Amino acid sequence: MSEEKSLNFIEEIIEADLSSNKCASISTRFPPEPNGYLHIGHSKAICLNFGLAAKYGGTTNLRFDDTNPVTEDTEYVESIKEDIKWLGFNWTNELYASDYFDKLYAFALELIEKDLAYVDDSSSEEIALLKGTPTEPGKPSEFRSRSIEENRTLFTEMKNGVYKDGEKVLRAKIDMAHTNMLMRDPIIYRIKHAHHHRTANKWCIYPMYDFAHGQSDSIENITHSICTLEFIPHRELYEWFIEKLNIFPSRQYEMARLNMTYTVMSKRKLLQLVNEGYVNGWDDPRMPTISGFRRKGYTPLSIRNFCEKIGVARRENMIDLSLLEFCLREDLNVTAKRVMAVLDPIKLVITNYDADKTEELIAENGPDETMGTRLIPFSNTLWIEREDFMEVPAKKWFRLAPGSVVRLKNAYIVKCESFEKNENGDISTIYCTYYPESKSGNDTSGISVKGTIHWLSAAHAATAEIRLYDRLFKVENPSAEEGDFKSFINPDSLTTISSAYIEPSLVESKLDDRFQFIRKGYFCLDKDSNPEKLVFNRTVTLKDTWGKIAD
RNA sequence: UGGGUUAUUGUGUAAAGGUAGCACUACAGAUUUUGAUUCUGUCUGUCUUGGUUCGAAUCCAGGUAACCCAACCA
Repeated sequence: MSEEKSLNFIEEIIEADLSSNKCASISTRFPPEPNGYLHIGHSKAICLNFGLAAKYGGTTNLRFDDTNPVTEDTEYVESIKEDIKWLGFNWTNELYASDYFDKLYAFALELIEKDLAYVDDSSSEEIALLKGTPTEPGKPSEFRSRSIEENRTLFTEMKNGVYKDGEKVLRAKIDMAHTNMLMRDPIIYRIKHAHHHRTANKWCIYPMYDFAHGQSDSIENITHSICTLEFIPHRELYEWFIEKLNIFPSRQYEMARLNMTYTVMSKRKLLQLVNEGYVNGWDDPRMPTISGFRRKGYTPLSIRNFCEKIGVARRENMIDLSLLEFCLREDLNVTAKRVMAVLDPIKLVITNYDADKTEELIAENGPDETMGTRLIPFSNTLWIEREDFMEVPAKKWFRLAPGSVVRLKNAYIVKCESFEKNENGDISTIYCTYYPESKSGNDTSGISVKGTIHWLSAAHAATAEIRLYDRLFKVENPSAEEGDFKSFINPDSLTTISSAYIEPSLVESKLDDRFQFIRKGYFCLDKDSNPEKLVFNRTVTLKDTWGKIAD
């Protein structure tokens, strides 16, 4: 039974265009500005653009929208390329809006010759003033009626560096009374004596977004140019330039951007978090950046599945973080190697197990048998999780308590006989007896237990630093709250355990390995690790039904 | 108070005039050597008021609400 999956509105447009022969094949593009790191919102656009081309047999260009030299940098270009590749996509061409500066300059000249552009000497304040407001029409600048010759001369001089920043701009001549503010003679070129990351000092005039984006799409024969809702008003201008320049008719389609609970998505806010030290860089595992998710241990597949599940539509949305986490666990559950680690240790001594004895016990690496098994050392002195013992057991408690029995995962069933407290009243040691015939794999004891807990042999365990991450913000939508969004940062977004116990096999971990620390969550090695000190990041917790009951 | 866009369960997203479906979340139960996974089940929805129609989430008219637009940013 193959169930017909419904199309999103862009797929419907594409299928209509293809079947009506409006276009023979499709071309999309992903057009980031290299002024910051990519975040999970960008991955929606990436998956959509690349996914559409893959589905319909088209091409996808990676085009850097680098028309503003003062904010852009090659550091960002490199990170963006790395992130897209990591997500699993390959672009057809790597291009830059700056590749088209000569063509765009010629386009501007063409508009001047058609008397559709003019040089304005007004200051930005004067231009803003004459622009009017959404409810009042604008008024023409005194420079609007300059002759074509004069405009040509002045624009050439602008390009040749005769004028200082802000002294002159080139504007399209459209309609100062238009209801769309963007059509009120928009600025299309401005003077910036700035170093550009690719063209260096060749240019001192740079095209604005509106004069670069549509024409770049057109130059590349992009058929479906997908952007977010806030660009709806730009579409009219986008089409105006294409029409007046009589170039390939790319078409713009808008979709809602991704918003997610418990985080912020604007580059401005993310930059603040980095610059003001609320996080440790763009790839801090608490950041919603692709590099942050990668470092935290997310898999490319989980993010692609997430982008598939959230859909594409034109209404504002706020996606539950739990959907992303569901996609993550869904992937990790079948791929992560199962190992044991004790984050908050308490000593357990098995009084009837020979103190000099060590056994190698068999443990499965994962739920799938093809993942194989490994041997783990067992002895009479173990570390177990402090939270797995209760002096006075709660209702429905089926872990360790005085007189109760539990199974040690992959080992024996033990019975708690007694315990000791230290001078602070904290439990320091638990004493148990074990049932030799209850050995994992060939249990003939006939004892049934409700609880199974993880453990580590104290003599054999290695140590590591473990970083536990929680949501970055305390509130679902920090941007919508009154006041500074930074005041809603979760103070417990990072908990560092400087010395936790891990099973010996983990000392050989590699950066790409994914683990489930049994009963504790999914973890991965952090790049801060070195031969002296291993560092693990918690990628995501396991679902915790007991935690809810206990509350 | 100009223009544009949108409104389906707690959250997403389908239904192209004909059974309001799917996923996440939440809750309940079964299985479990991870209180995980897996399996089974349950709950809640068409912004509003009218109209057209045998029949409206869908078409029409009027409200309402949210978001976007007045950078030499993208």
